[in-house]
Amino acid sequence: MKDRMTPAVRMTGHTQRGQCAKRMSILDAAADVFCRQGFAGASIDEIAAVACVSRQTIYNHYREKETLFVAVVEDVMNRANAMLFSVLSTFPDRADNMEDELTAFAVRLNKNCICNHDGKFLRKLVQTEGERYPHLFESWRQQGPGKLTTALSALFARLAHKGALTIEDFDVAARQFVALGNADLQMMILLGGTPTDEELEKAARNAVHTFLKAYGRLEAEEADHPPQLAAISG
Amino acid sequence: MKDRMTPAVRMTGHTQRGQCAKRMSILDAAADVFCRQGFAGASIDEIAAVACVSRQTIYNHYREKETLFVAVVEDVMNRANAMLFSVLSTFPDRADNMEDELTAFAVRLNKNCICNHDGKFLRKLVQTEGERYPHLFESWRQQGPGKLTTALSALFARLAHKGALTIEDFDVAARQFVALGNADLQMMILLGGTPTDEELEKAARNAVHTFLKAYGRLEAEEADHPPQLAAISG
DNA sequence: GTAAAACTAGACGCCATTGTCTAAAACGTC
DNA sequence: GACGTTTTAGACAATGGCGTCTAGTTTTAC
Repeated sequence: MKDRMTPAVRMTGHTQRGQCAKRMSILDAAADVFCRQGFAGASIDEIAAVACVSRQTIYNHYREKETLFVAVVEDVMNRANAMLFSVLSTFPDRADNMEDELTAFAVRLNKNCICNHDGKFLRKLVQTEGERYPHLFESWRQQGPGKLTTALSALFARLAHKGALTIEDFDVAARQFVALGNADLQMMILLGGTPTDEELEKAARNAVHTFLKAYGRLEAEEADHPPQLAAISG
Repeated sequence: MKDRMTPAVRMTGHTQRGQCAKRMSILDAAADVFCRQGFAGASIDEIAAVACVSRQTIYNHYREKETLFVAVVEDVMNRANAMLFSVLSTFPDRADNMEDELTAFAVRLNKNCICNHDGKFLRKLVQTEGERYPHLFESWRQQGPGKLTTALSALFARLAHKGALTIEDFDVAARQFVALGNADLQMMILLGGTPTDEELEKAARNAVHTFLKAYGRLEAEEADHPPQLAAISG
């Protein structure tokens, strides 16, 4: 009696018809309203209005407000995890032109996983309703930020083994990479704003520049010098 | 339901008497409930119960729910700003033992300004109600994180002029210092947890270690070399 | 001690919201 | 065209919170 149907899968660009479209419309509208008003402040009527759907339709699909909320969170979580996985697969694996490639990766990560719609939604909801639904966001914590750190850590280890980086603790470096990438955007992230492409680019460049000063093998112009930074870390 | 029936006591530990005590008790209780439930989810009755005060007393002091909310936010903001100012005044100004002193400062900053009660409250409320009360949190944005970055930037500039650091952009370095300091605590901060002293110490040490690898003058063992990092920045 | 001020407890009207119910309408399929 | 399903609009009771009011009690001030 729970849900005999598989959760709705969104096919972008192709407008689906029928009840499936209704379900997605409701989910999107509910995500919008829940994000703006929080769980307590969101009203079913407003969600129905935004979704261009009768209130009763919402109650037909999702038994009550809480069921709808859980469905919305899981839907957004799935999208966000898929996007994170996709972005992680573009991590540079070559040692040449490290600075530019890492910068481009940081831009992708910030733009598509952290500053995008779903990222803002999840961060906001985790803070506001995280205590009330611990089980709900636990999987996000593990599959979202947890996976990000673990995966980045492994990727940095690979780069270090290739000799492109000099890293003592890969987990710490992974967290610091993410933190540095957000350093210039923290305020905007907190206020829910969306950075421009220029701001994303600049933030990533600042972050990678500092990251490589701390962890990078000096390349190109310092090729004649022995790597000084290795002396510190070693 | 909730077992928070003891009247709230201010930081001093000295229970004041009279209406002033009531006002503070109400402010503390309201901060607690607003933080947990958000503005919409918080009920005056619960605040009254937590404050051990009649509901009517709240309406006597603060005309309506919104007035109370604004008073609470301003109260917490004032405390947080005073604390931030106090911590900033302990920034190290000597170049010797830079790593330990910066680490201790980072611990103080994280412990007393970012991970403490007021810091969590403000971050949460800014995210949830920031859009609804832009004017209210604008001053926080300027006097809180804004002041932090500006002040840290100036302090780093002073250290750089003394030759203790090699920094190109002081504002960027200030933001990165804060970001690195939070790198290991991000998850806990997001979930509203409170780090232990050991975690604070370790996070600060990791942060400063990396910060000095990127910006620090190489000391002691590299004293004979001219500063190599300046070659990159220049 | 007394008077004013503050506090309490409870009841009250008002309004918004939730979730149910019903009858009508739209939709798709055969 | 007939039929079953889905959607719609509106009415409906029930709940709960906000803000007011009142009557009675406590605290403070003089």
